Amino acid sequence: MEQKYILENQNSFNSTHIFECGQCFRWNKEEDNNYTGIFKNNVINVKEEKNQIIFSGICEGDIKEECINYFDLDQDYESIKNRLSKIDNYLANSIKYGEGIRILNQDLWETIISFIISANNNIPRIKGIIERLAKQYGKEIEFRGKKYYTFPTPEELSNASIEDFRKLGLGFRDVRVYETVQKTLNKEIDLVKLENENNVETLREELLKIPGVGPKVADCIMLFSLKKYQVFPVDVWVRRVISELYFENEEQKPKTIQGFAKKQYGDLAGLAQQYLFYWRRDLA
DNA sequence: ATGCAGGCGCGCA
DNA sequence: TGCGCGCCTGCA
Repeated sequence: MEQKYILENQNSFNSTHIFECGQCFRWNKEEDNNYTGIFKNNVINVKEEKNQIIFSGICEGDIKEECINYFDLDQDYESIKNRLSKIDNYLANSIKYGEGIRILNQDLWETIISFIISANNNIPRIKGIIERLAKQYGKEIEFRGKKYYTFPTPEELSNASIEDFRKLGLGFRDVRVYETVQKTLNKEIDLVKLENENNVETLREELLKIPGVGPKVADCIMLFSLKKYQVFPVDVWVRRVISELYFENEEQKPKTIQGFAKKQYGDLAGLAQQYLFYWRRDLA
């Protein structure tokens, strides 16, 4: 049964900015610019009218609570943007460009597996792989006549072999995902412990023990699922944009970039990263 | 068509 | 510890 939640007068919310800024893989654009996506056991459509954001869909719990949590609606992005805009004009301009970005509060397990898959990969292919994984191993939910599939839990993936993953197109990431599933099932990887670890350095160390998780993927997991707004994932685009703007187009090493980001943007570096990434990648 | 795409893991100094 | 290189695959 469909539920609905309407959010009024929220200026910092733009579906395109939120869903196309590289943080998520399971939202797809419908005809008139609204988006349908799936998180946890919820299938939600997001539609923007003047002064209104309309969330509707199939929800396990209360749609309002689910959306407030997932879309980080208790966070005051206006004041965050004001703070960041004072830092420098490059950042201020990119914030204007992606003014409706919000960092989603995504499921930890899904984020770990999705970003392992993202390694040396492109977004259309990442999305395809995740859809096939969900269709094969997730639970089906029907919404407005279409079928959607939840992201499979470790238990639902427990019988999948390396070869099964390879057939779904994971490529060399098959072993990494397989081992991560197994280590999660036998508690070598403890998702609850990871969720409760608030020290970023300790957390990063723990995440780096997961097969297929290197520095970039660890940072993405911390930013996109664990609300660690100070981490600054450095991918090719971020490396490019920071080098261009602040280092006279001289390519810098990721470590230099991260040091610079910490100094320049401080405890909201991760949010700055999203605005800069979205702005720069859209130019290309 | 051949390099590239949101890296990681390995081997070698 | 710091590099360089190979890797599945699909898409431009």
